[in-house]
Order: sequence, then structure tokens, then C-alpha cells
Amino acid sequence: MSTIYDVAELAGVSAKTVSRVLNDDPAVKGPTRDRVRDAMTRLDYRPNSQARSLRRGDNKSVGMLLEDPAGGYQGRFHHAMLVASMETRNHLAIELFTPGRSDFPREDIAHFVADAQIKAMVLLPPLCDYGPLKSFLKDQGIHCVLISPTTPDDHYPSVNMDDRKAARDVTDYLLSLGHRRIAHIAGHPDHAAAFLRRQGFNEAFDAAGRPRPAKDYVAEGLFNFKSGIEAAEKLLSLKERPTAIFAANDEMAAATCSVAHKMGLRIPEDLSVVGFDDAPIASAVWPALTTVRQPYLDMAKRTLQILNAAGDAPHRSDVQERHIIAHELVIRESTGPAPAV
Amino acid sequence: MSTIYDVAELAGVSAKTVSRVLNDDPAVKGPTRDRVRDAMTRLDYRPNSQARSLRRGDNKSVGMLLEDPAGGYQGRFHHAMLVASMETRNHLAIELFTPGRSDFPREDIAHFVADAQIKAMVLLPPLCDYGPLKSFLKDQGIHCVLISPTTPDDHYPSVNMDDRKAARDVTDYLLSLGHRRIAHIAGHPDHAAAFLRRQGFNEAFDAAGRPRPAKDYVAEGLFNFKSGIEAAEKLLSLKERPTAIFAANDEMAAATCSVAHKMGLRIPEDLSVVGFDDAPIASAVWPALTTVRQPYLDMAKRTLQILNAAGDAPHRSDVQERHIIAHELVIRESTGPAPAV
DNA sequence: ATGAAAAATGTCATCGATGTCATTTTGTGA
DNA sequence: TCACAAAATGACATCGATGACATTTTTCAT
Repeated sequence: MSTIYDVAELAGVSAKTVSRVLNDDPAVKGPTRDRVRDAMTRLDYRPNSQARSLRRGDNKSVGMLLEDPAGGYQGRFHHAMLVASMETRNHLAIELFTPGRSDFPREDIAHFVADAQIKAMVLLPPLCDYGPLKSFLKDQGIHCVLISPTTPDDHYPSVNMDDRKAARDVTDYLLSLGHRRIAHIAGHPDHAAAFLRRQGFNEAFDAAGRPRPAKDYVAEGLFNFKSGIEAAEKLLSLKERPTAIFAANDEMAAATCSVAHKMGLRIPEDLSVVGFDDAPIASAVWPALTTVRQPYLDMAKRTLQILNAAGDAPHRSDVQERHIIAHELVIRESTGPAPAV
Repeated sequence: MSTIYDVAELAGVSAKTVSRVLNDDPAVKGPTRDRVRDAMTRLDYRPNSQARSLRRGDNKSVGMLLEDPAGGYQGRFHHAMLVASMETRNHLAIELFTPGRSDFPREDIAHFVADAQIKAMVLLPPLCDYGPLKSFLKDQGIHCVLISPTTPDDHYPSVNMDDRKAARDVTDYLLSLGHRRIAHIAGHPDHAAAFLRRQGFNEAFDAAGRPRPAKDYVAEGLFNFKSGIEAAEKLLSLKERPTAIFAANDEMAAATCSVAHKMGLRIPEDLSVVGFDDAPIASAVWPALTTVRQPYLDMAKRTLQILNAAGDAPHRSDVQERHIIAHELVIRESTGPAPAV
């Protein structure tokens, strides 16, 4: 590997001048700059990032604690962060957080932060609501961004999507298709998102000046396939059978489709189904699900913007910084006009 | 952040001595060592890893190129690598490889390697068989380990599981349960693993001194659910219906279960089904699938062992280094004794 | 008790880049 | 043409750790 000195020698300048070229210092002009550039190319020179950040004292690594880097929400957000950090040239360091093991692996985390020279940390649900972890990081003076936390935090900014609004959009859409008998399969009661989605669902009726669906039109699910099956069976065997079902996530929506098919109902002719998340399963099932796309990539990009900008202005702890990223209603084949009565 | 000098001052020794304690140099003894240790604790000192590897010139970062860090095989291996690298205290750096974009992102990869100070790279299928990438890395002098490559490489060691043997184990097991009409759903013809699994399947019959299954007992699949459905439908409508089906992966095995159920066959009473991979779907379906567990974690551990040992002895290019990691047959509820005729 | 070997610790330079400040070169107006 | 400010470049110290080598302290045989 060639160093800045090799380049300097080849270009016939001092190392400092090479450094200036590297950092786009406007002081270096014309022919000198070109000679240096040329030498860098010829030697296939790459700056040593360790030496660089040792001297500068700064650091571009962003850390992320994950329980399951490959699965579900975390997996999809992880992917988005990787894409986003390629663009911003941030380095993303992943650490597994295994809550099972010992009470709270402070030592591991401290080690991780020091070892990977972490500048800041990204916390996803449910970790972003885990008090001991947050206060530990606060003590260590580590900046964080929280992704869709249940409770906002005074010290750290958060990046969210608007679950309530998204659920309302879904419901508005179903209403606009002429549906009047619209049921909801709610998510796990421990998740704030489940609550907000249900709220948005109800709100749409209020705004449209229609009565909210009867109590038996809202079934309790747990965000998984199995609970979706049970909820759908309950809803679809009501004497006033709904013409549309909005499930709080795609897995339960897929379960709903499967129950409907078993009962001989056609989708979307007899029943419209909407999911939430735009998880892989949403396009894998037939018919492909109408759903809400979680704006993972935009959330990841914003997260990095926040982190890269941090330090420019000190954080004001009297302002809660909540970033709301726009979602998108993805209309596929599982929804259609309400059946004629 | 405190430095080695702060510790030295507090302990009343020189920085070098602190360094010695850090590196477990046996030269430092008794009270001195204790004083230093104590000072480190009091200051919550963490060595600066950048300074350290700048000086040492070595580096513990292991790079991994992934197309989809969250999905399928790559996602599971990624997870295993994260677990394994926590133990060995290696840092794992992930870079997305998006073959779609431009012909071949040499510049991105070179940048990644330099920027993350990569010591070595781990390549998964199908990247580990991608010639241009491998020769590029060779030119850059980067050490690699290939995971389950289709064709072994003279320059780089590989870590594999024995697909042939595993398939044979599955088939032996089915034979031992008394099954005689055993069918196979093969995998995607482009994958070496598909070929090897089919080979192992056949071999079991040879070894048992039985005739190999008729040609129509081997259906061609593509490793996905849909192709599994079609293959299973074909196999289960043969007049001599098989009593056991060994699918080359779990998705196709799950598809087989679903077809069997639709036809009113009970599993395992009427039909035994075996998958391969022990993917999440294997335990998600009912009944849970008997399958072969890919030894992801052991493979990941071995990979890091190889990389951490590399450099101790130079690589001999006349020896192909192939590491075979033991798999495991996971017996669940989808297999049982052959039905009485 | 004494000297030499062994053990413990310290000094200084160094890894590759960049900040500070000094020096050289260039450009400008009289 | 010359003085002098401005622009371009360079010399040197530095970030935090460790290697090479020097120095001090201990140990032990005689």
C-alpha cells in the first residue's frame, strides 16, 4: 500500500500538499494539483482511514444494535441503512444485542463503541425504548437516533413514520372504493404502532362523518400469521360479513387471504384485503397485497443526515426532535370496489 | 476519552509499561501491573483501536460482500458471522454488492477495502464463483475465504458443508424408516448444491443395494415455493404414489406439505416429507419439517479461524484447502414410518 | 560482598495523515 | 523596478499506540 509520502515523492511536492489535494483545499492550484492527482492514480493510492481519523479525532462509523440482523423489521431497516450509508460514505458497524445473555451487556457495548470507534448509534424498536440502554449510552456521551420509538426521548432525536396517518389513508382509500363494512385486525397490544394504526382506522370514519365500525369488527391479532388466521376466521364468519379487511401488518393480511380462499371468497371481488409494511410476503402471496410501504430507505437516509449534521449545532434538550418520514400507499391486486349488495 | 498517557501518569509509570499491561506482556509483574490495571479501571480507559492498528500495521476487520444482507442464505450466514465475530473479537464490515449497477463496481470495492481497512474478505454464493471479482481481489492482494463455492479455487481456501453426504443421510434415514417409494424434488439446475443433493440421494440406494428410483420419481424444482407446488403435484399424482418425498430445500418441502394437505394426505402417516437448510419456514409450517441443518455458525467460526490464522504460514497454491463442516439431521414431525401397504 | 546475567521498566522513534506556523513564490501598484 | 501583500507550498509537531533499543533494578552464584 502506498502512503501519502510516496505520492509526495512521485509528484515532487511535500506530503502536506498531497494532503491538501486530498481534502480539496482550494489553496493548491493548477499544475501542482494535477501532478499530485496523477501520482495518486499511478500509485493507486488510498488514504489510510485510521491514520486520518486518529489525527482528526473525528470518526464516521455509525453503530447499530440489532437482535436479529436478518429478520423482519430490523432486517429490512438494516438493509436500508447499508444502502444509505454507501451513499453518504458512512461506515456502518453492527453489533448483536442479545438481551437473553446476562442482564445487560454494558461491557460488550462499551467495548464495541470503543473498538469500532463509533461516532453515534442507531436504536430500533424495541431497543430504542429500553431505558437502561439509553441512559448507559447517555452516560458514555454517545449520540443516538431512535427509530420509531414508542415514547419520544428528550435527549435524542427520533425518526418515525406516521402510523396513524397511514392507517387513516388506508381506510380512506377503502371508503373511497365504496366499502362500508370495513373490519380491522389490530396488532400486538404491546406495540405502539398497533395502537396508532387502530386509531387511524377509527379516525377515518369520524372524518367521513360515518359511525365507527361495531366492536366485533375489530379483531385482536399479534402481528403473526397464526393470530391472523384466527382473527380472519372470526371476522369472516360474522353474519354481517365485512367486504374489506385492513390488517395491521402483511403477515396477518396474508393469513386473511388464506382464510378467505378456504371459504371460497374471491379477492378482491368478494373481499378486499389491505396489509401494512410492504414486507416481502406482500408481493409473494396471490393476489399481491395492497399495503403501506414503510419508508425504510428514506428513514435511513434521514437518520444519517441527522448524525452527520450533529455537532454543527449543539442539541437543545428542550426541543423534542421528531422527524416524520412520508409513507406510501401501495395499491396492488388485493383491493377493489365494494361488491354490489 | 482517556489515553494511555493518562493511565501512565495516574499509575506513576511510563506509557510503554501501560502498553505492556494492555498486551499481557509477562514482563510486567506484581504491584506495577496492579497499579496500572487499577488506573485503567478508574479512568474507564479503552485503547484507541485506530492508533493501535496504525502502529501495528495489522488489522482485524473482515469484510463481507452481500447482495441481500437480510434474506435467505446470505441473511442466515450473515447472522452467523456476526455471532462468531463477537466471540473472536473480529470486526465485521458489510458492503452491499449490487451487480445490477454498472458492470463491476471495482472502484467501490477498492474504496471499501481501503476505507474499512479490510484484512480479508468472505465471499458467499454466488459471488464466490464470480471470476472477475475473485481475480480483482487477488490483484489487490486481499485474502479471501469462499463459502460453499461451486468450483474450488486454487488460491483461496473454502468452507463447505457436505451436501452429498447430507442428502445421503436423509435418504438413509428414510430407508431406515421402511420407505421404499421415495421421491426427490431437485433444486435449481444452476446450483451445484442441487446436483450434489441429488447425487447423495441416488447414492443411498446404491449403498443399500436397492435400485435407484425411477426417473419420474425425481422432479425438477427451482428452490422456490411455486416450483415446489408443481413438482409435488406431479409426484403425488403418480399411480405408484411415493410414501416419502425429499425436497432439496425447505421451501419446496413446505410446498409439498401444502399440496399433500390439499389432497387429503396426512403427514407423516401417509406421506413423509424432508426438507433441507433448516430455514425459518421449516419450523413455521405444520407439521414442523424434518430437515438438514446447515451448520452456519460452525462454518462462520471456521471461516474466522482460517482468517485469523492466515499469515502464520504462507499459502501453498498447490494445495486446495477445503474445509468440510459437519451438518446435522434435524428430525421433527414431518417424517414417520412407511405406511403399511 | 561482588559482578554478571536476568528481569523490569523507560526513552525515543514511528505508523500515516493533518493542524500550525514558517517560508517561498507570485502578483500588484507605484 | 521595487516593495509588499496575497497566494502557494513546506517543515515540523502531533494524534495514541507500540517496536527497537537503552537503562535501571533485581537476583543469584561465587
